[in-house]
Amino acid sequence: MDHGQDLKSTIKRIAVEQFNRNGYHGTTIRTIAKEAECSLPMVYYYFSSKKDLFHEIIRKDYFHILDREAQKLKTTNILDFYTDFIVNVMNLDEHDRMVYRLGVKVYLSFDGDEDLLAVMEAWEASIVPRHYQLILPHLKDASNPKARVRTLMHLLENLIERVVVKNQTLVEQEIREELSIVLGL
Amino acid sequence: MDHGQDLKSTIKRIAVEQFNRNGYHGTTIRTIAKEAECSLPMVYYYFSSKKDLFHEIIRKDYFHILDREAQKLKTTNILDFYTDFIVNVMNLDEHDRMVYRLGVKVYLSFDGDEDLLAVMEAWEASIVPRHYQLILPHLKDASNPKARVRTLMHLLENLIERVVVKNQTLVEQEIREELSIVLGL
DNA sequence: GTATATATCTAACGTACGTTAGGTTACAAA
DNA sequence: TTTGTAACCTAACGTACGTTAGATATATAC
Repeated sequence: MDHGQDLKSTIKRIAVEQFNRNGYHGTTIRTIAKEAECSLPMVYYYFSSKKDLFHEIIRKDYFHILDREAQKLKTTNILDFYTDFIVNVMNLDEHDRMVYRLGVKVYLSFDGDEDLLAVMEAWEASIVPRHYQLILPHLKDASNPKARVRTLMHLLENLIERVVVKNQTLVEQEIREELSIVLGL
Repeated sequence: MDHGQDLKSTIKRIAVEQFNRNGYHGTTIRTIAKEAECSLPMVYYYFSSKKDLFHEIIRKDYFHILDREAQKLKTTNILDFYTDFIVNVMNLDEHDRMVYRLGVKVYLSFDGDEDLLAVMEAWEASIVPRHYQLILPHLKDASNPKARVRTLMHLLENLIERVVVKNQTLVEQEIREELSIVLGL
């Protein structure tokens, strides 16, 4: 009971860093243990396998971030809503951005397995109709509203990727301009 | 001299498939050799190392596809120009799409090393001003033309990713709609 | 017919991997 | 004071990795 859960979260924190830097196959239990300053079997004391460690990061931490960020937002103005979303993601601390990046990597099937991908695609399938419901009412007088929603989702995906994957810093005003163009506001 | 360069390109073809499916670290010389139906050292006969094999795929084949696709396009109409670009990428054969996907993976720093990434960023830095030169003259009467170019590049990046990374089939008319919204045409 | 070069192989090197067996502390409960 | 258990360790297992040494076959050149 020296450290207890302390060490578990240290291990996970280091694992996130290494999975990010070197990918799943490029990361080894040994280097995780070394950087976490514990012995190798301690990783197995807290996680049943390497795969389990990776899965816990995605299934728990990644989706926790998604849920948390979704609940932060107020639906007053549609343009503010999506601008805030991107800005909030940009303001995540470094660790959460790394978890997010790992999630995107799995989403693009660049890492992880079919199980994790299936979870993500189910999540996406549940969220897409919500975007339509949310946006369409605001687009009554714009042309081709469905294509605008589609374009918006594509743009958002790219902006998220720039922020969490390529670590770019975007300017709020520029984000707002781009969303505004797509929404036709 | 049984097969000669034949085997070299077979090895590279198989390598592209496996690097795509399992990533750089998840791919082994042994499984490449097995699937190429040759012995393990034959891979080293044609490529000096695993890293060299990966580098040749990106530096030669990926950039060859980029150049080829760029030269295919006619600059008559700006909307056709970018629509054709996406449609052409969608119509690449499976192997070329896999090479493209590998390139995107490197571009997102999900695989490869700093050397390869530097080459890509140099390429991107050279291409971005060309987009501005190409598009801006067509946007004289649209509002906020610079933001439109930026948005267009973000949208294009996402569409490319959907096609080559997520293997989605997009409908030409829908692509055109999205580009048209962003360009304000 | 011998020499040369290309294309292929079997076998092994040293290293590192994921994982586990089995032991040692330290502290709390009985 | 013994017992139990949570938190940690060293050491090793079997496997697989990237890479290389060294031999063989085949075909062309002289």
